[in-house]
This record gives sequence, structure tokens and C-alpha cells, in this order.
Amino acid sequence: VTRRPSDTRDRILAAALELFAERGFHGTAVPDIARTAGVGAGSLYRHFEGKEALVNEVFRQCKRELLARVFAEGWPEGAPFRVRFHLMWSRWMGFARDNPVAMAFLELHHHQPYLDDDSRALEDTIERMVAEHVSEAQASQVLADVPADVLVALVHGSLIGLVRASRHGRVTLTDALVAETEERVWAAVRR
Amino acid sequence: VTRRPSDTRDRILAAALELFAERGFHGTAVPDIARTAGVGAGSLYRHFEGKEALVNEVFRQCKRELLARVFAEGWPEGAPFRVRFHLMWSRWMGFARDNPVAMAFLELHHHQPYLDDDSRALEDTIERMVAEHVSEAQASQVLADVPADVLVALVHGSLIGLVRASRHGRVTLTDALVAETEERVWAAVRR
Amino acid sequence: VTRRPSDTRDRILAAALELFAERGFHGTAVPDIARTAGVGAGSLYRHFEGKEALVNEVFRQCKRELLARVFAEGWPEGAPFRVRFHLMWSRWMGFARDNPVAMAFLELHHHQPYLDDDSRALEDTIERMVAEHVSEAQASQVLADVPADVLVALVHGSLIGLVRASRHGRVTLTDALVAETEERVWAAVRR
Amino acid sequence: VTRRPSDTRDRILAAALELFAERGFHGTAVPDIARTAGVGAGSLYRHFEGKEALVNEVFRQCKRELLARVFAEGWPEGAPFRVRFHLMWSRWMGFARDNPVAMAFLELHHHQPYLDDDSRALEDTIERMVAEHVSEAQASQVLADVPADVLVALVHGSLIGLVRASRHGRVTLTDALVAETEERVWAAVRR
DNA sequence: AATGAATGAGCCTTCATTCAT
DNA sequence: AATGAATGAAGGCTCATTCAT
Repeated sequence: VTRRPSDTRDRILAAALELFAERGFHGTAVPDIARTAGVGAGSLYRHFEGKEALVNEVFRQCKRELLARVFAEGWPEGAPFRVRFHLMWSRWMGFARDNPVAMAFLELHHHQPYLDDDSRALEDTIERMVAEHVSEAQASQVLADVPADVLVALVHGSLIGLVRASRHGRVTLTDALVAETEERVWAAVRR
Repeated sequence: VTRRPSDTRDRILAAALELFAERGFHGTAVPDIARTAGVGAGSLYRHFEGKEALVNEVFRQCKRELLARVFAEGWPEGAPFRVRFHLMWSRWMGFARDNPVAMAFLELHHHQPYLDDDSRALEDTIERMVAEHVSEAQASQVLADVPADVLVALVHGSLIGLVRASRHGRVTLTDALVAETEERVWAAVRR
Repeated sequence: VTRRPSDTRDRILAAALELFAERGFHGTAVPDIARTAGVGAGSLYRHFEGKEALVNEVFRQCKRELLARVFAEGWPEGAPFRVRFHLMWSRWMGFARDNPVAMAFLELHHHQPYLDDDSRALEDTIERMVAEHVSEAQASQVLADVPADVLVALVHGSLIGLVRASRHGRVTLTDALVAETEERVWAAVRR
Repeated sequence: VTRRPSDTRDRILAAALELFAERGFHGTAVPDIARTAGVGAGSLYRHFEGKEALVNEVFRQCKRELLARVFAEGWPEGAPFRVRFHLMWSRWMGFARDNPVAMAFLELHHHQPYLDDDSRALEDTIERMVAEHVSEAQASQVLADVPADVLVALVHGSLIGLVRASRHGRVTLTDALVAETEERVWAAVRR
């Protein structure tokens, strides 16, 4: 059956996201992706150069979506850092709640050797954006006087910890919890 | 060549730890492990039932070492929670600094489907130990009044975040940093 | 290269029959089967679940062909036993002459532990059919009054003995010889 | 532990006979033989050149024992053929009854490619002895006037058929049955 | 003479990729 | 554009054999 152009491509991307998130890159077989996508094994190679190109595409799509969600829509560039921190935390958590599979995928494929230059560039972009905000806030003496990367590690680590706990069903990411944890993490990083 | 008894086994375990930590379970080939260990491919199967049994053995060994380091030697069972928190944080961080490869391995193989019952039981043991301390501290109104699992996620996540940052060379785990971060994380979880 | 549908499967079956008959199950390597079939080693696994499933398929195919040859075409169910004995002997011998490889295969794989339930069921079917004829003939006092299984063993053993001798080139299965041996074996089992 | 010289060798031969008879040559692992013999894997290579030399030794031992049983003790060289036929049949059957494992081994390893020249020579010796008796009997017009090999095939096949049936529990080789079947097979081959 | 850990060739099988249809 | 049979390199594992003790 012939489908709407790019439908095939999207089905493959969705299936790949799901399986890679669940079993990792090396643990996922290309024929399995094709089957899950409901697509012939050969079709995959018309849309992607190979398995590596496919993970990278999925990776970039997830990262871009996350980036768009956190920073793009009405991001208050000049607002006080505390306000931006609030938006960042709540939107990031919102993304995690709405896209648990994408979040699991990103966690599992962070800094892996099969990620190509484009994917790494995208990772760097995000990290640089965060780092800039933090440095600027430290200059304004809003944040604790420790290396910026330490603060980033604390915040990002806490977020990942919560997301993982939610994936294992030990925590539920309600609005109240997101707000509460924001306060706690803020307490860890403020001056 | 014959070696001193159990040397072979240890060499295999060391090589497996290294490669699994670097490339993951499915990304590591058994012949590569053997070659890294400087051992014939078949020797692996005299000491372990297979690749899966091998990861599990490595996993358990790492977990046990971590457990021993954090809780075993002179653990002050009755001391105030803040004291125990200090020990836990500094020892755990010390383990991470001394065994970065083991730490990376544990991070990568957390809750994977090829872990067997024994490995899972060991994971549970550690989680339960931590959870007990936290619950007890909450009962004494030392810790914030949020679900215990949330506090655990914040602390564990922060620790992992720092370790990962140190692995990427963005942070150096000096004694001062360990002490400083302990204070910050404590600020996030205390009442 | 792509072939006409199911050609690959048939080529594999033919090669497997040949090699299994010559070297036995454990003595035959899957890559050898593939090479003999003029097919990639992986193709075997698209058509059969594995080496064991393959022997079983070959086994069943041989048994079914033998069964069809001996009993199916115009088998005179009500005729006197001597007539049926004649048909059975001559057709079975005919099968052996026309399919010496299949016959060797069946001889070698009789009652082996890697045969599955379906294959065993087929073996039983044939044995039961033979046993029924014999019992009925004994009831009519045509056959000697010894356990039916003894008569079956004498006839089947004689047949196998002749087939094996013909395989070793010590005997040639001419029509005259088939007729002659039928008389001799009949002399052994008649009342 | 050190054993009586040649005890080790005998234990290995016994274990090899048992396993080879059960699983065939290629289906039997050398370490299994050693374990069954209660002997170190290396010891096997002090007594036999390798796996092939071992099967051949077992083969020859079985054949020699059979030969001794049938022809050696008080064989009446000049007696009428019917008498010799009686002795041959009953002694051969006796051997099968007393050494079912050896019999199964011989059946399974008949004419296999890993048998060496010595083993083949031994097979030929027996066949030649039988053939000589038969030819001589045919010259005296005691036996049917068909190629000697046909008669041999009928007798040997019947014997194998009965032995196999007894192994599968469908027949019991009592003295009465041996006598009865001797008469029937004789009926098949006599003039 | 006996042992059994060590070895590596070779086995069965999987899977990323190709290509005729 | 889509398919899926075919491929063969590579993976996990076994086992006949060796050799230091």
C-alpha cells in the first residue's frame, strides 16, 4: 500500500524512538523497528542512511522538541533569573511528563559514541544556553558561588532523578510536586 | 599459559567492567572482553555461564563494593541523621572518585532487563536501606515533608549529576567540592 | 540474487537431505548445508527455525513420501493379505530404489532425540498402520502365530538389510530380486 | 588418586561405549566421556590419540568380542551348515541380549567415515567369514540359489530388526523367541 | 600417570544492509 | 516509493586438544 509521503518516515521515527528508549541502541534490531512501524525493512533505508543515522535523527528530534518547549515559546529573556528558573524547571518537567518515552530515550543515549557531530552540536547548544543563564545569574550574585557546572549538575541531576523515579512509579509528577521540587532545588543553588 | 588460580577470573571481571561501562551490555562483544583480559575466548565460559551471568557478576561486585564503602565500616547507626547524611554523601562521592569506571557501569546498567533476581535483590537492599533512613529522619521532622522517594530522587540525582559532570571533565571532585555540594543538597532536603 | 519463490527453501531441503543422510545430524554443519544449497547461511533461518526444525522437516517429508508411495495410490484395503504384502514389499523396495538417499536418511535418523512430536507422531502412524494389517492377518491365520512385532521386525529388518546391501553395492535391486526376496521373506512370516 | 594401571583406560572405554551408543560419535563430547569415566579430560589423551582413535578402539573391542562369542569357542568347522547356522544365530542373539549397549554401538557406527583401516579390516574379516560359510552351503545346495549377499542381508537384517525391536521394548529376546525366529529366518534362506 | 584450566577453531545463529520486483 | 527475501559478517558459545603442575 502506498501511503501519504513522509507517513512512512514518521512511523519509522516513532517506532525507533519507542524501541531505542526501551532497549537501547545495540539492543534494538532494525527489522524490529520496521515491524513495529508496520513497514518493510527496506523502506527504512530509503528514508535513513542506516541505523546510526536513524538514532541520530530521533535524538535530534527529541532534543529539538525539548528545546522548543523550554526556551522557545515566550521565553522572557530579560526577566529575573528566578523567573527564568521557574519557567525552565516547570517546562522541562512538563516535557518529561508529556513525553516520558522521549525523556527515557534522551537519558539513555546521552553522550554515546554513535552520536554524530550534528547531534553533539545540538547537545552543546543546549548546555551552552543553560550555562549562559547560570553565569549571568552568578554575576548578579543570585546563585551560590560555586563553579557554574556544579550548579548545572545539581539541577539537571535532580530533574533526571525525579523523572527516573516517576518512570519507576515511585513518584507522580503532579503540578504540586513540580512546584515543590522547584523550591527545593532552588534552595540548593541560590546564594 | 596457566596462571595463578583465579587470576583468569579476575582479569575477565576487570575487562568486562571496563568494556561494559564504556559500551554497554549489547555494545560489548564477548571476544573483545576476552582480548582485553588477555585470555582465550573460551576461558570466559569456564568461569561464567555466559555473557549475561558475567554482567550480573560485575554488577553485584560493584554494588557490593559500594555498599561496603558507604554503610559497612563504622557506620554510626544511632547517630543524628545529619551525621549519617554527611557520611553517606562523602563516602558515596569518595567511591565515585576512586572507582569512576564502576560508577559509570552502575549508572549504565541500572534496572536493565538482563539483570537477574540476585542482582535486583541487591539493588532493592540498598534502596530499602536508604529509604529506611529517610523515613526515620522524616519521622523526627528533620527532613522536608514530601514523599520520601522524592527526597531520595533529589539526593541520588544530584550525586549522579555531579559524578557524570566529573566524568566529562566539567567538575573535579575535590574534598572541598564534596563538602560544598553536601551542604547544598542538604539545603534541598532539610525541613 | 532473488530466485523464484520457494526455490530457496527447496534447495535447502535437498541439500540438508543429502548431507544429513551422509554425515548424520551432528556431523553436518549448517554452513555446509547452505553452501551445498548454493544459498547464504542466513537464508536458512528465514525458512526454518533452526537446524533441528530443518532435520524434522526433512524427516517428515521423507516419511510422507514413503507413506504416500506405499499406502496411498490405489491401496486395496479389502484384498487378501498376501496381495497387500506383495504391494507393500514391492512399493517399499521401489521407494528405496528410487530414493536411496531418503532411505539412508530415514535409517540414520530413526528415533533420534532431536526429532520433535510431529515427527514422532508420523513415525507412530506408519507403525500403527503396519501393525494393524499384521494383526488382522494373524486373526485370519495367514501369518505365523508369534507376536506381531516379531513379524514386523523380521520383514522390516530384511528390507533394511537389503537396502543397506544395495547401498554398499553388494546387491542390485532389480525387479527380479525384489520379487525373489518377497517370496523368501513371505516364507519367513507365513503360517 | 592413582589407580591400578589400565583401570583408567578401561573406565574410559566403558564410558565411551555407553555415550557413543547413546548419542553417536559427533553427538558425544570428549569432556562428557571423561566425566562419565570419572577421569580427568587430559588422561584420555594419554591412553588414546584422540576422539577418533577412541571410537575406533571401542568399535574394534565390540567387534572382537562379538567375533569371539560367535565363532571362537568350540566352533564346529566341519559340521553341517544347518548346525552352524543354528550356532551362529543363537550365539549372535545371545551376544545382543547380553551386550545391548555394544550392539547398539555397532549398529550406529557401522561403516562410518571416521572408522580407520584397522576397524574396516575387522568388519571385512567378519563379513568374509560369513560369506564363506554361505557360499560353501550354496555349493552343497542347502541354501536358496540367490546371490550370497542377498541371503546375508536377509539374515543380518532380520537379526538387527529383532535386536532393535528388543531395544525399543517391543520384543523380548527369550530363548524360545530366539529358537522360533531362527526357524523362520531359516525358512527364508533354505533351498 | 593424572589432572583440569586454558585455548582457539569452528559451530549455530542474528542482524544490518542490499536489491530485484 | 515500498517490499521482503537474500546475504554474509560478526556474535555468543562449545569442545577437542594441550600443557604446566
